[in-house]
Amino acid sequence: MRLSRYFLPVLRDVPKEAEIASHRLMLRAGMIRQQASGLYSWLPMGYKVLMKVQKIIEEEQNRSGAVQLLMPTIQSADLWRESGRYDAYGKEMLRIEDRHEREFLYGPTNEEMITDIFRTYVKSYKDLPLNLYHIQWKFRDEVRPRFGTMRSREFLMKDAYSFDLDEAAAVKAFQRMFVAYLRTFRRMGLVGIPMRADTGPIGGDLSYEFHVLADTGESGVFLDKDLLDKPVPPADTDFRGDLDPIFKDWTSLFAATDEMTDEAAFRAAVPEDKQLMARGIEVGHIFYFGTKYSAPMKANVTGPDGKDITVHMGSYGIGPTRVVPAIIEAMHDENGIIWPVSVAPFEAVLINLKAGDADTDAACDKLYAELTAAGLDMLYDDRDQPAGSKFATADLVGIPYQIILGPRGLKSGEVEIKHRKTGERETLPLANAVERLKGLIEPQRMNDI
RNA sequence: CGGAGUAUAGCGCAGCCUGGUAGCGCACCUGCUUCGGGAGCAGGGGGUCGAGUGUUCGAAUCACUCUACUCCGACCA
Repeated sequence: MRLSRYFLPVLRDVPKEAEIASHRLMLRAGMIRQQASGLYSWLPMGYKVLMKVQKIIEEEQNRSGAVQLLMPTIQSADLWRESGRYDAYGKEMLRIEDRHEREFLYGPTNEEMITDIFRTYVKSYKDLPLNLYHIQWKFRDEVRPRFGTMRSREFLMKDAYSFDLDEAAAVKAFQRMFVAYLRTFRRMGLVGIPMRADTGPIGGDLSYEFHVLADTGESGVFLDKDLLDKPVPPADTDFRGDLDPIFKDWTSLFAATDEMTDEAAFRAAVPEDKQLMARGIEVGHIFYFGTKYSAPMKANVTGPDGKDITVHMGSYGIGPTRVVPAIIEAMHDENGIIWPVSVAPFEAVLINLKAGDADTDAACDKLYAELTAAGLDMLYDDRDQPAGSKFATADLVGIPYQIILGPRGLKSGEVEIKHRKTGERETLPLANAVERLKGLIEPQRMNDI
């Protein structure tokens, strides 16, 4: 993508409403624009990151055996009356009336709707286990939206719903999502730490939140440091096999939010040199809640003995529109964002130091074509701007690698590659640039870790 | 929902107290010179001063009402 033809409205000044780093940087890097309290447009650069995050989530959901579909944002109130939540949900739910004065709502979650779909089509125990998920916009009329898209009213959520014959099978479904989540966050360059959690208003028995450590996190968390370095289950993990050892391995180490434990309990349970008290951003939440919705909504299947069985359900959420700022909170410096390659809006930016100079333009155009042909997701800064301005923009928006070419390098046949994360620079022959950059980037895509 | 605050050009701000031609920096446009860390000079464009009502010869400025947004506290992917 040629930057001169792209839409990247970076800001030099910091908008005053932004309090935390990720919000400031998302505004400055031209990723989002606030349209009203808790409502955001995703500008091209931001949207591109969001789509990469979404793609990783989809790949890992699919890998674990979940099946993607798409449900509408607007739901009928009648469905929510069946579960009793229409009245229970309160003001957080945005209620809407259509022209015929029928009652609707903008979905804050989809348990009722997915249960309705399930009960309509699935009639036999032979069709289980089943896990259906979608990625769709949700609306929760938060009392106080804040921190940009970290806590917005309209937000994107991946929500998966599992259906099983009994609790033992449902726990297996829960563990599949548990493993999928470990891999999902890792692939985004994050350490997503599972923590025992309160089941809250959704109710149920078994619940883990996944947290990313960041100073600006909204939750206080207590954990065993060993969790930070734990390798996640590999891509060839057998999701149809027994995941209990993995689950036990991860959950045997202490990790809980301050809602579930206190410092004294933590101190007593964890050796002193392993204790870590920090703050965390909740980026995912998984629940097992049994027959809470299936019973009132009559989601039954026929068992082997011909009798009805009420299915056991779980729900599993990740908020991509929260994950994006969480990644920024975890990875930035005073110059801007530092994207991991796997979710970076572009993998590298080619900086033409003297746009308008015929020789430099020709060399850069050629290099850009070669880099693109090599399968790299490239941004090409071909604007007629001072070098310093281009470097500052590249640093701010956080592209992992800058490949820098100007008249000086052209004369000596050399280009420079700057690593955004470390600040390290290397000079190499122009002819080697494509292979070198490919070699740096490809292993970091983490498609099959 | 309680408490505090803000609203003037795309962004950041001054002007308001003490009413009298709406300003600064960045960004934008034109020209020339620059060109390896947010360039320089010269010229230029852009505003219902959040909205309404009132006071006044005259309101960004004073008064009242409303709205939007932000921050601090209890809930949530």
